[in-house]
Order: sequence, then structure tokens, then C-alpha cells
Amino acid sequence: MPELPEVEVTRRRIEPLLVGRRISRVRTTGASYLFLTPPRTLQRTLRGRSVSQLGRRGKYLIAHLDDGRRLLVHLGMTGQLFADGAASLRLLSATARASLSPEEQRAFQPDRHTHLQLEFAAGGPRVFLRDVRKFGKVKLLGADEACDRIDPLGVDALEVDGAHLHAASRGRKVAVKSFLLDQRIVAGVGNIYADEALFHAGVRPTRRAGRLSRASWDAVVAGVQHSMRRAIATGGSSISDYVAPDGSDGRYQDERRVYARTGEPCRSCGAVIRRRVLGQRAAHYCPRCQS
DNA sequence: ACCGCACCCTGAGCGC
DNA sequence: TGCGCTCAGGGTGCGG
Repeated sequence: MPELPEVEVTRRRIEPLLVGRRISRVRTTGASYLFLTPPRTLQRTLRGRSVSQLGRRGKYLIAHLDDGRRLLVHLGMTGQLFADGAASLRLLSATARASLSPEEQRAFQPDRHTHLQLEFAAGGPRVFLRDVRKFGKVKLLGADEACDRIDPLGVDALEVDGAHLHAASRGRKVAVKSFLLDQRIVAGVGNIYADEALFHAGVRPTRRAGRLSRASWDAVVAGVQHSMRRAIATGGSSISDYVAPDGSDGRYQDERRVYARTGEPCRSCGAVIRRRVLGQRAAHYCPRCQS
């Protein structure tokens, strides 16, 4: 689900709800694929701590704790990090919502997909991590501990430039889209923004990365950063189940040019948007605007 | 070194 | 209503 813009929107909204509040209780679901650190260890370690800063690298959120340790959170495809309040309503069906009293509507009712719950010593909104498919990750790291998830990440997508990608792609035969999705090259690009960026750059997703000119890479980077900045400004994309932490839907999906628009007319030239599978993922493009 | 593919898990939407 | 199928914005690990 979330790519860099959705993770960044989440970071900005959750950070003020986390920083400086002492954690009094931690509830979790049982051990699973999601927990790289055993849930019992998380419960024991987080209690009594507070978060001093919530950072981000690519699609990872990094909560810096007051004892120097770090809590990594990756939202995978369906992860949601939010607090009590409006956000909880969006997670319920209309019928379930209607049956709740106003008080119940303000407090989130944790379900079986709510894998982490934080309560705070001074009371106030609880913070939740919910993830239906459990493709997300939660991991506790020591102050200087190496990490095979974070350490290999490439330059953040908002900071990368065309020269870097041009140099990194020389000799590479992979499709440019697959190259963009490789988090070791550039961190934060996912399926939506890869497709959108390539449309803005006028480059077909199937082109070999190593064959792109410096000018084309500049255009691709401009496309990545333009679509991501717009998405952050509009609260992210809400194509299936992404919900911003304040409970609103992101609005970026209204600005999509190609992603999930198969069969619809291109907004620039009117040609029919095509879909094809590339590296196990759907790629969408305009056959006339992109070459 | 690189690439395609299977796999991790759950739910929504569709045709029948 | 239910069944079986396909499809999902994530990433890892394996074999060729």
C-alpha cells in the first residue's frame, strides 16, 4: 500500500502524537511474520520509554527512543499507523460505524489485525499499528546496531538526482521500472509513483535502464519528485485501503495519469492506457506519450 | 551479477 | 449465497 508519500504523510501526522509521551502499556498480537523482534521483547522494552523523534528512510519509519534504541516500522502493503480519533472510523464498515455511540466512535476498537497498541502514562490518544496482510515489519534496533533492512537502502527518492541514477544504471539491462523499484538504488519508489514518474518523463517502463540518456534520467527524477511532492501535499493516494492517520482519504489518486487507468483515455493525448506485467507487477503506460 | 519467479497473508470484487 | 478465480501500493530468497 504505502509508498514514500503515504509513509511521509503518516510520519508528519503521527510524530507529534508520539514525541515525549511515556509509554505505559504495550499490547501486541502473537508472534508472526510481521514481528522481526518477538512481541514479548517489544512489550518489555518499550514500556517506560518515550519516542524522541520519528524519522523516515525510504518506506521505513524509524522511531528514535529516549534510550537510544530505534523501532523500525514498515507498513508493507496494508499497514496503517494511526491514533484514537477520526482515523478509527474509516477502518470500519458503514453498518458497524452506525451502531457505535459517539464515545465509541472516538476510540478505536482493536481487532485481530491490530498488531501493536501503545498506551501512554498521561492518558490521551492511543497509537495503533494495524496490518491486514501482515507484510509489514516491526523491528527493535540497538543504538548502533547494524540492520540488513535499513543499511542497504539507496538515496531517498526525494533527494536523488539524475546524475546518480544515470551513473548507477550503466550496463544494467533491467527494465527502467524494475530499476526504480529496487530500494537499494533509490529508496521510496513503489508501483504507483514509478508508473506516474515514467509517464511524466515520457519513458516506457520496459526501456532498459542502461540505455537511458542523462536527460531522460533527469526527466524521470523530475517525474518521481513531482508526483511525490503532489501526493504528500494532497495527503497521499487512497486507491484501495490507504487511510491517512487523521482518517481522511488521500486525494492524490485523482491526479493519477496512468496507474490503474487501464483502458481509460490518456489525459494528454486520448490514447488508451495499457497494462502489462513487468517483474511480477502491473505496469501502466500511455503507448503514445511514452516511448 | 542478474533475472524471473514463488512465496509470505488476507480481503475485495467478479463471473457463474 | 456461495464458490473459485484474479487482483492488490510491500519485500525476500531461490534457482537458472
